Amino acid sequence: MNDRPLPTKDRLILSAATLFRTRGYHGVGLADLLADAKAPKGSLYHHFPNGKSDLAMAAATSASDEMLRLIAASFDGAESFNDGAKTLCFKLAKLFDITGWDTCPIAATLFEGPDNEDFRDHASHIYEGWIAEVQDHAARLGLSPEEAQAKSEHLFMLIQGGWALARARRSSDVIRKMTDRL
Amino acid sequence: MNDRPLPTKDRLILSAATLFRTRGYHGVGLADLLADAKAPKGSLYHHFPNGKSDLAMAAATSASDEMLRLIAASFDGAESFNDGAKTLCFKLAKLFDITGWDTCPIAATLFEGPDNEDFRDHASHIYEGWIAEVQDHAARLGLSPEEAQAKSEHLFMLIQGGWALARARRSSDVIRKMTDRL
DNA sequence: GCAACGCTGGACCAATCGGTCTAATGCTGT
DNA sequence: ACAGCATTAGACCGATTGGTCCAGCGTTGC
Repeated sequence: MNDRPLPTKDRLILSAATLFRTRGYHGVGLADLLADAKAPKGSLYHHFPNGKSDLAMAAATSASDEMLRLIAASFDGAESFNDGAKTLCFKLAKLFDITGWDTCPIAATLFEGPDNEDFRDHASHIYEGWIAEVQDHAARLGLSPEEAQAKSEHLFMLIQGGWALARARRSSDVIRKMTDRL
Repeated sequence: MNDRPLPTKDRLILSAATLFRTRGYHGVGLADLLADAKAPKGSLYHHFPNGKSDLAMAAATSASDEMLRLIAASFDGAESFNDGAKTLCFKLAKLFDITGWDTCPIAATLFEGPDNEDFRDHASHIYEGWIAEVQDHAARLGLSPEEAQAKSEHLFMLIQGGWALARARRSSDVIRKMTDRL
């Protein structure tokens, strides 16, 4: 599935991010993972000594970074909070159409994983990172600290829930229509 | 875990609903399931000829029914849409505290399951059922059809997303605070 | 040229997976 | 009491799971 030139470690992370996102942590076996990344088992345990769980952590981080880039790209040229929020929603709707009806990568990878403390902490940390990123932009665009926090959390919840509904409907319309209610 | 007097079939559904909700479809093995329900394997395949997947469907339906009852109970005595929505949020926050940081039972059971068409359809059907139930109450409370639909979808997304954030934070506060923004 | 080392390839493992099958055990109506 | 059917109990199965281990490959520095 992925380009051969990429280093093995990156191929593993990329495959893991994709597969976990679509089928959840427990839904993906090492066999699927290694076939998709075109890597042998030895490489996995060389780069990720703790195997599947280490890889899941890395995949979640990678997915989170992509999300942070998307947030930055949406708010950087924005003239108001609502402006940036709308752009973000449209970008996410497009992403939804491309990747196709997957879950939130963090939830699929970390929440469905072993009910490990590390997993939950990492997921929490990533979510707070997204909210903090939006919050910073909100503050920069003139909102009071309280307003900034409330609005970023609100946006997070709407997107998270909208994504779930969009998945059930196999249509990104709700994510786009969401912008009317901001 | 469950009361012995309950018939085996019901015990199976109850255990399945609980376990799938907390650890996801693939995260639960038949062994865990049968141990929790105190039922032998033969009973499972007698009541649910297709095994795990049949049971997951039934568990999702059961969880959905509970949700529908919760919605009805919240809106029945409500004097306005926002009134009912607030009550629902408070009830859900309490439920969240009791059950403790689980995912949406439908998502955990059906979305993480085999990427079967039946599973996705059932999940979609259940979600639309929740929205339709809220929508009916909204219409009854005087909202126009368009407003009723928009507001019920909006509420669904907020709750779904709020639940996810609450889970990451291990705190139902966001669900309660959500009511300020309706 | 050669030693050292990062990395790969895959054979192998015990444990667990979901599922099948059959014998025994209720419980029912007659 | 007996027949007939619904349910239970669990031994058993092949496939797959995540994980270990080591021999060999290829590149690098000397």
